[in-house]
Amino acid sequence: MKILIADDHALYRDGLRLNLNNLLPEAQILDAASFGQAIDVLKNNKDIELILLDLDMPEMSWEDGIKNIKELMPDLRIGVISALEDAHIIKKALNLGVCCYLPKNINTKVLNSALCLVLNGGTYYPPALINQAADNMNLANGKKLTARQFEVLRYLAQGLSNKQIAYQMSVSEATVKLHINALLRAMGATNRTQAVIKAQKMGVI
Amino acid sequence: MKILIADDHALYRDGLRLNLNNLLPEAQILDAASFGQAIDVLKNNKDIELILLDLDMPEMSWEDGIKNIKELMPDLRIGVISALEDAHIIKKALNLGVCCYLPKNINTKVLNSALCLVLNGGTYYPPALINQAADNMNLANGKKLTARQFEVLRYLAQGLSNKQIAYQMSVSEATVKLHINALLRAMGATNRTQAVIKAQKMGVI
DNA sequence: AGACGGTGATGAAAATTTTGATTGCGGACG
DNA sequence: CGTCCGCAATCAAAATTTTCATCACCGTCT
Repeated sequence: MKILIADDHALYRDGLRLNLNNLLPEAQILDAASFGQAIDVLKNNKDIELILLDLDMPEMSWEDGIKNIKELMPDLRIGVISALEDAHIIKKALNLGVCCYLPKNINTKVLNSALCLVLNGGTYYPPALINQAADNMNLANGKKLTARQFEVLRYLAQGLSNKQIAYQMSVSEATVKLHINALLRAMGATNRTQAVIKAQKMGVI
Repeated sequence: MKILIADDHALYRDGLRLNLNNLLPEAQILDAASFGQAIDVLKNNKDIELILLDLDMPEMSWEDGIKNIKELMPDLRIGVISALEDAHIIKKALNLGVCCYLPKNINTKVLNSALCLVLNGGTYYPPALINQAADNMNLANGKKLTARQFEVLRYLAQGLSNKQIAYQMSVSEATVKLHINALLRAMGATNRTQAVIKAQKMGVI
């Protein structure tokens, strides 16, 4: 497995590389110090499966960076590891399709669990972010979605099936169904498509 | 049944009223000459079931007019009868939730068929508009949606079930299923929610 | 003018898969 | 103790897929 680390701080890259070598001894770790460099590396290594990306790097905005990477390799999984923790930025990154957002000050244990999840095709977002987004939904009768329900809603908004959502969240399909049932009722929707449309109209996804 | 005609041309209102009286002898027809007047009439007649609305009227923009009416009576069915035939305007009106768009120069026979449809809870849009919108979708491999498939897609985008779409389009559920199967395949989607999301990303709904 | 083929729309049926609703249970946490 | 999350099971409904059929329309060919 090939992984690319993109961060402009050499020492941080070294630390993350060491960490990854422990988690995946057989993985090949490449690195880049800027968006431009990352794109060059990707051009020359089409078999890279995951990029771990800082947002605060030179040569272009992080949004353009992500868009250019997506354009170059639409199926590449992009994980963000960033000191930027502004909720607006995180939300924007999620909407651009990154599969995880890891704050740089995350503790190593949580980091490793999140990395394992992501390395196995899953996703990770900081719980505080999910909680806040769920809280931002104005539902009738004072109803609220829990963080997990909101996560499921975000997957529904990508058109995933219950099976696919279960896989992404590493839970059983039965659990996903319970979350879906609950969020449909809270949102006053009768099916998943309606729930997604309502959430879009509320501006939460 | 109560119907409100909103048009600033008195003679047009008279003509439409006569026409409606023929179609529905027992209906009660009210009228208004502006958006403001229409809103006043609606406030005083909560049992109005359908409003037939010109877009080019005084006192506010047609968009604000529709939004204000929707706010006042969310379940009221709004039909547009307008000389404005710009595709952009028609699309905007549809997206604001009007249930039909009738050009003023429509021939009386087609008008009456369309009115019958709408009076029975259905919807009507000029075929040329639907064809154009369908053609605007950039699908892979030169694929295109037919006008009917696109109509079904628009209903999917409102979160309707197959049964509900069949009812709206006055066709059988079997027919709807066929259209859905065809549009899913043309769009490369595996389920209706994905199809809606893809269409949204293409900017066609 | 008529035949023919292709396309789109309609309708039906059947099978399979997915979804949604409901109920019950156990553990963790505040 | 209540809520949330996880899991399972059952059932009904809906969705998806596939196949078959008919009809109308249009363009092409004879």
